[in-house]
Amino acid sequence: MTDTDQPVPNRENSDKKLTPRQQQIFKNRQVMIVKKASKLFIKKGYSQTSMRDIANATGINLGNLYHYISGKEDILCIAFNNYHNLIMEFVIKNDILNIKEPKAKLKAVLRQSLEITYDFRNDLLMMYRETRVLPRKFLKIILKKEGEFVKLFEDIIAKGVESQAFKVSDPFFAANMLVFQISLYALRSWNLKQFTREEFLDMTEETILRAIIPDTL
Amino acid sequence: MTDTDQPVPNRENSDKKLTPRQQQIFKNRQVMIVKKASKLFIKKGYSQTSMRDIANATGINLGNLYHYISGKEDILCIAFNNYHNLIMEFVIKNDILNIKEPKAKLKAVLRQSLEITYDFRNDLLMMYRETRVLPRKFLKIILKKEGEFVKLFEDIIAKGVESQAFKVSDPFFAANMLVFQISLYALRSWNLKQFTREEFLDMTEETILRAIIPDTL
DNA sequence: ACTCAAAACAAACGTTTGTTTTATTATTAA
DNA sequence: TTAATAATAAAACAAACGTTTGTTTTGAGT
Repeated sequence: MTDTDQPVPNRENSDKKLTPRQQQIFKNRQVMIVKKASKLFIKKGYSQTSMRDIANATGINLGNLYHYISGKEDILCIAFNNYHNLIMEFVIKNDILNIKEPKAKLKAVLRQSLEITYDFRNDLLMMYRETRVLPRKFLKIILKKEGEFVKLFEDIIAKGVESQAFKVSDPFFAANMLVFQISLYALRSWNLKQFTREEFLDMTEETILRAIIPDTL
Repeated sequence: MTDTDQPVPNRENSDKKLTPRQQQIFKNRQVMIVKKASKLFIKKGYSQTSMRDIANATGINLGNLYHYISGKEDILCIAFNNYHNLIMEFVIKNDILNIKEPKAKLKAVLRQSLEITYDFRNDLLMMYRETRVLPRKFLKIILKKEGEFVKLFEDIIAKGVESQAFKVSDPFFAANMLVFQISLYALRSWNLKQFTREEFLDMTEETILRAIIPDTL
């Protein structure tokens, strides 16, 4: 569904003569930086996180940070990319997509998406909040990936409508609403802490399905 | 339902001897500042909007801004307050709340909330994005108001469940999901521009109601 | 005409920002 | 070993930030 991983646009692929070992170290450091920085972005927000904060958190010297990333925006771009690859892979990797029966298929994909989104709620919240900071070129890539995620559900729903297993007035709208509902906890956890993870997932799944599958009482 | 308008905490009520006319001018200026600043916050984000930007947009001298507001955060607080008062008043002012029949009541309140939220989508988006910047003390006030908005729907749903007009597993959860669904367009308009306002409102209303009212096919 | 406080203004304050540079030390490859 | 490379710490950089200052202009009340 997705073509080969597109490189983050900002990065200058400075692949000068590096031994494999060096490349490995370089990559590991970069991953570490992005991971720690993401945590800070989640906790304090992108603008409120300084490069000096990131240097402290990673233990890497401020000036030396710029050997691994080309700038602050770069870190955010990579973080967005990582998360989106993650969620798409998780959902797609299992053969759920080959399930024939519409209801079972929808339920399976939905449940998996719900669980992942719940566990990565902080990352998702950051993405909703900080999208504005992304460079234009990179924003397009992210929105395209998001569109593919919606399309995944749209297709499932459309097929189900054909076979009269589902009933919705517009599969594209239904898919958008569904994807949005999936992110309920990420965006409103402050008002939903009273539920356990399983309680919450069950109720959310039920509510979402009732809008698509008839006779779901 | 809400007590008398709470003053924004940051503001020092410098009600020294001012003629009514002067007070009027002062208030008008303040409203104007908040309005223009909100537009900037919506367009560029709070952190990315400088006091100099606001000075330019309002035509008020940078230093002089501080005669009307006590700081940048103050503007954001007032903006949050204004929006929340607005949406709560709009929803409550009409006597919809006195409708007896659960379905009709839910539909009426829901429709009105949907329309307002659609029209103020930009403000709502800003609130979701910039909540983090709010001072703790003020955040509590806002969350309380939000809670009241959810409670409004929770009560309606709970009553409907009693009379078996509605069927949901948990009225509190249902109300939260409903309020969240209302903000669909605000948070995902970039993927929903193909629909007209009325198309969108109709579909959203239908989808929301199907999760609450049985036999809504 | 005089008074005085509010309003307006430009300039500057002190910080913090992202980023670059420098000089020194440690690590690694040939 | 030796020469290149990477890592460190510290300082420097220009730009931008929110806020305050000192001074001037304005306008209504006496």
